Amino acid sequence: MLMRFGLDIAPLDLDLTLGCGQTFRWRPGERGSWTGVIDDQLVRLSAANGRLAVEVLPGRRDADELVSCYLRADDDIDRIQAVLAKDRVLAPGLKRFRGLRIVKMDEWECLGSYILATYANIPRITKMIEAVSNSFGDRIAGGIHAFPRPDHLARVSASHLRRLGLGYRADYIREVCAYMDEEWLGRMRSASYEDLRKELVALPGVGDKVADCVSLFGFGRLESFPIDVWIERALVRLYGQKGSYSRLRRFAASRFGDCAGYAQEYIYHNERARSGACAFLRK
DNA sequence: GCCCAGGAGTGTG
DNA sequence: CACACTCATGGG
Repeated sequence: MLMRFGLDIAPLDLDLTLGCGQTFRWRPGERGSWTGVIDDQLVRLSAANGRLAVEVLPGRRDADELVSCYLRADDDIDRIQAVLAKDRVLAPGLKRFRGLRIVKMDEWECLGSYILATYANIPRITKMIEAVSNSFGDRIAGGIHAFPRPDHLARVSASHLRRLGLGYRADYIREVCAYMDEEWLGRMRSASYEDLRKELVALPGVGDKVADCVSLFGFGRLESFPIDVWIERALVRLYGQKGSYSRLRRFAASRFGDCAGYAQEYIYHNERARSGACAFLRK
């Protein structure tokens, strides 16, 4: 049963939020709409006279909360922007990113997705996630499938996963699948950011960067600051900062505090826009 | 063909 | 701590 409803989530820019690399399952449609998967639901989002128009299939009782939570409707964007406006480097470009929301993905889907994301570009990551979902995820509607559950994926052979184009990531994700369970996930949800991070880094195929992405987009820790090649370049260019991951991480923590996650996204999108890496930012 | 990618693991100095 | 090397492969 298709559900339709409206939400008041402002400010919100769907292109910035869904289009360039936080999450990999959204596709742009007509008139600025986006279609994607949240957990076990197919969702279409579009802006309609000041509100967010939502369509959900197959639809479930708490669909409105599902979408609100995913887009972090409760984040105080004004406060975050005010905090980051004190940074002389970030201040001039801040308003442009007001509608960018950090998403809150399912924890396992985020972890699995970012293990696949290592040393690949966004088009390829999108393709890998599509392939494992279509092959091993529960069917939602039409040809759309949820991200596969870990217990299911753990039973798939490594060679099968390699055939889907995962390369060396196939072994990592299988090992992590076998380790996943609700007890661990529950413990991590209530852990401190530093403890969560340590546990994540201990997983095979998870290093500093993936652990920070999963902390941020999966477990909702806004103090997390993932450093990939784009951020590394930007920190040199904007702040003259370079060095090891842990050194750059400390710099970000002291400079951006509990808004580090949003600062990271602003810097990431700005850096990619400069080089024309993301079509939605070129306008 | 070339270069790069939301890197991680391992070994060495 | 810093490097150096390997891993596997598609996209631009």
